[in-house]
Amino acid sequence: MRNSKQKEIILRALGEHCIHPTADELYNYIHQEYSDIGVATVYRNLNKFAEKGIIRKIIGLDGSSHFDSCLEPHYHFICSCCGKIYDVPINIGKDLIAKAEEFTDCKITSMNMTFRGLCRECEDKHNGKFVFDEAETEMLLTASTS
Amino acid sequence: MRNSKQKEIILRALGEHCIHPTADELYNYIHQEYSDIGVATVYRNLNKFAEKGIIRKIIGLDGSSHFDSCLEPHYHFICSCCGKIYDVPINIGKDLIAKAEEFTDCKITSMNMTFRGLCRECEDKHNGKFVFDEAETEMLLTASTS
DNA sequence: AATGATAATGATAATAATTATCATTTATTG
DNA sequence: CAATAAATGATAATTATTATCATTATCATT
Repeated sequence: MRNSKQKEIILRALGEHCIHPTADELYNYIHQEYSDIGVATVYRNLNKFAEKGIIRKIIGLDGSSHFDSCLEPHYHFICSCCGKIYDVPINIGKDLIAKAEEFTDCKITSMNMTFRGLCRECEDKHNGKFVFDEAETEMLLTASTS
Repeated sequence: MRNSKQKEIILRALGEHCIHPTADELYNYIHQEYSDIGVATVYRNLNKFAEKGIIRKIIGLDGSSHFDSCLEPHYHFICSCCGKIYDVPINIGKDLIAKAEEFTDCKITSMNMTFRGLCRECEDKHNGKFVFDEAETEMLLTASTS
């Protein structure tokens, strides 16, 4: 991978955000200051960085791709109301992966966990009156036992 | 929600599959027998069913939407080689969610876990020589401690 | 069983995010 | 500094999904 001004700009711009922007959002942000950067360059490099493990890619619940410059082990929380993605800096036990390998007879190399609910801000704003009218597509907590 | 012949066909067709098809895949399958069903109807109803909690929607690592007629608590394993989605019928402890709520100060209502790696079939076929050239976008196991 | 209200359907247009193409520019290496 | 090949940017292409809307089917009520 060759160096370029654009790559530096993209990486720096991503580092300035903690909201886990999409490629498009980051492009628009960068484009304000560097109007001559191309959309393809931003998409291309973000994906390349993710492949190389320099950054992380998060697939949102609606299928959109978000990017995260933080490589530290952590998971994500997505607010069902405002859609913002927050970090959840916890680790899970290896025994869970062992159990999953046992059940599936598959070799597991990576895993991903996403929580969903209402963020503090939205809960305050809506005073608990927010109705989950979106698809409840994930495992409901009520169904999970330990 | 009103009843219809199409809804029955779609639900039945989904039940016949354990590969977690996309809306498009299911449409093509159904279309073979019922050539007069529309694409929009399949997309519409699958999403509606997921909203109602009659089926589940899984967002693949590439952002594609897959559907699952099984409502039992379980997670998924996606093969990095062939892309097939397998069920992982395990449960996690509530303490993990409690911990996540504590860290984020958010109210968690649901969670989702996806494992990734090589399925038995692909491992045998490629004899362990498969190279992960795809984006390693999730948390690498090596980074996770218990 | 006929009626009427309205939800569901299907054909197709529209959308939106992302990727491919390719001529031009830029970085790296000897 | 020149040669080589990768990177860029403009734009076309792609692809999955959704919106539109005229038509049809469903279902509660008569």
